[in-house]
Amino acid sequence: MVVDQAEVDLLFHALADATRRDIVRRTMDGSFSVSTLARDYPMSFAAVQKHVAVLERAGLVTKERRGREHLVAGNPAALRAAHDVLDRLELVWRERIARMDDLLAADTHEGNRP
Amino acid sequence: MVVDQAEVDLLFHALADATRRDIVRRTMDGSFSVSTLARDYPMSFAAVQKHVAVLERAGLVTKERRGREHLVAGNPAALRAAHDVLDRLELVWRERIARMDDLLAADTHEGNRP
DNA sequence: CTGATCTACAACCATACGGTTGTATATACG
DNA sequence: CGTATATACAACCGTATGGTTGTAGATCAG
Repeated sequence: MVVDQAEVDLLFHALADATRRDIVRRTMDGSFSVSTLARDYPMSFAAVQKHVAVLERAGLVTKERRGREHLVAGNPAALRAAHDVLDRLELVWRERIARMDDLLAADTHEGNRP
Repeated sequence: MVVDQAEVDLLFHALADATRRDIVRRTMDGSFSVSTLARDYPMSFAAVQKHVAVLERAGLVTKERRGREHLVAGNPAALRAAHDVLDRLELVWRERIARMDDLLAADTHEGNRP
């Protein structure tokens, strides 16, 4: 499951803004119209609209039209994808620690054998 | 353990670039001088220097001077912090699913009691 | 139909970003 | 010493970002 670097760029870029993270948090708990979301932020409707567009481009939310309003819903899979990228970065570190542990264990072993 | 939103912004912004993510990955496995890192990317030394500065500002790497070269080392704690932010976003979703499960279970329960 | 609401989109603006080149400083080597 | 290496930093440039306002198209209520 190799992820395209450009998509990861979009993912993390989308998460690098407090307003957008808040929108993600809220939409993970259900669907909200863009104007409902916009009401809670100290900026224009158009600005929130742009934030939603950034989140949509990153795959973090999806929009579904219902009547005249567009419901924004969070996409847990995208969050999981970001998670996985971080896991792979951490993995390198974990493996390094494991190797160090192995070396220490080997040393101890040799130390026990005179 | 409340994290400052501005710091989280820096964290995710730093991770929103493939070159920077690669530097993080490499430095999680040990220390590298800036020029050693720079050799592997198709850009100037100064550009890589800037990337390292962004990572440092986000706390993802630390620099330690050794002689004339500055060794860049990854900081697993920052990676963990990013992880935790994602966990909290996911948590909302998990709780929602749990609530839905509870409702379903309650329905089933009532259905079993005539 | 009229009016109010929700959304989309364009134009604009200030600032930040990612890259470049050039210059300066500290350290190692011979 | 002089020279090469490693880094830092400033200035510059094109483009993207995050915000604004304004205009226009759908849709619902009366």
